[in-house]
Amino acid sequence: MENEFIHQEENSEHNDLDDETLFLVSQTFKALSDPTRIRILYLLSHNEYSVNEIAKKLNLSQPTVSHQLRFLKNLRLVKYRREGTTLYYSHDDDHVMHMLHQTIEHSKH
Amino acid sequence: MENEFIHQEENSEHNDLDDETLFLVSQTFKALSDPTRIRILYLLSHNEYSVNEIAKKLNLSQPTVSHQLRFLKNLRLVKYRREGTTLYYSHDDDHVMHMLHQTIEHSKH
DNA sequence: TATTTATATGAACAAATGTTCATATAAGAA
DNA sequence: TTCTTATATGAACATTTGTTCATATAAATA
Repeated sequence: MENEFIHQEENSEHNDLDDETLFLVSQTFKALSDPTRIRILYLLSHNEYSVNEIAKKLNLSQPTVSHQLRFLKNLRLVKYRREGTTLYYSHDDDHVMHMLHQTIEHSKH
Repeated sequence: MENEFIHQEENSEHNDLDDETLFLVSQTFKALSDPTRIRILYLLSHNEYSVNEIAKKLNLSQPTVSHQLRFLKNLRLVKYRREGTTLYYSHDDDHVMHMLHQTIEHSKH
């Protein structure tokens, strides 16, 4: 009979991920898994826009855009600059934006 | 007063995505947004494994693995070959696997 | 055919998610 | 200060999601 007390780690190779990496990776892809967030990021890939501009361009309500921008901001995928009362958002993660564009191109074929 | 009947498309540049592309892109990233699916894909990036092998290696129930494999199979991210009653699953989308590895490396720093 | 092994399936449930609505905050203008 | 404009916030709600449990299917073998 085999030793039933062998821990998984002792027995296995490098084929599982640690919790922290797993969380970060899943969060990153989760940001890109929602159509609204994809549209916002794609819009911001071309230019910076205020919250209201984003809402109008994409036919979304202001609170929806604001909520999603907060989500993206928490993951540092977007940033903003203030001009009076207006906040201009822009993208802030080249790696993620590159993956987004890659996948869009990939999906069109 | 401005013409209120101008359609959005006529007025806008190439800054929004069509529904089909949007759906495909979001589905692709959704596949990579769940820790369980990430672990399965990462495991399969090293080798092919049967359903039960995956369940044991990752400490998951057999139905959980089966459900998630069906999800990944529908998106053509994995494939399988049969050997008797055993199904050996392997990855089937180099672009997605490359993004996964990229993001894992990116997250470790 | 009956049994065993491997996998798939579907209902049920809890948890997470995304939008809406109402309202709060913040900054500039009157 | 009051009003207006731009944005953020939070509760409520419906929908989606992932797991579990029980069971079905499928192939091999006795």
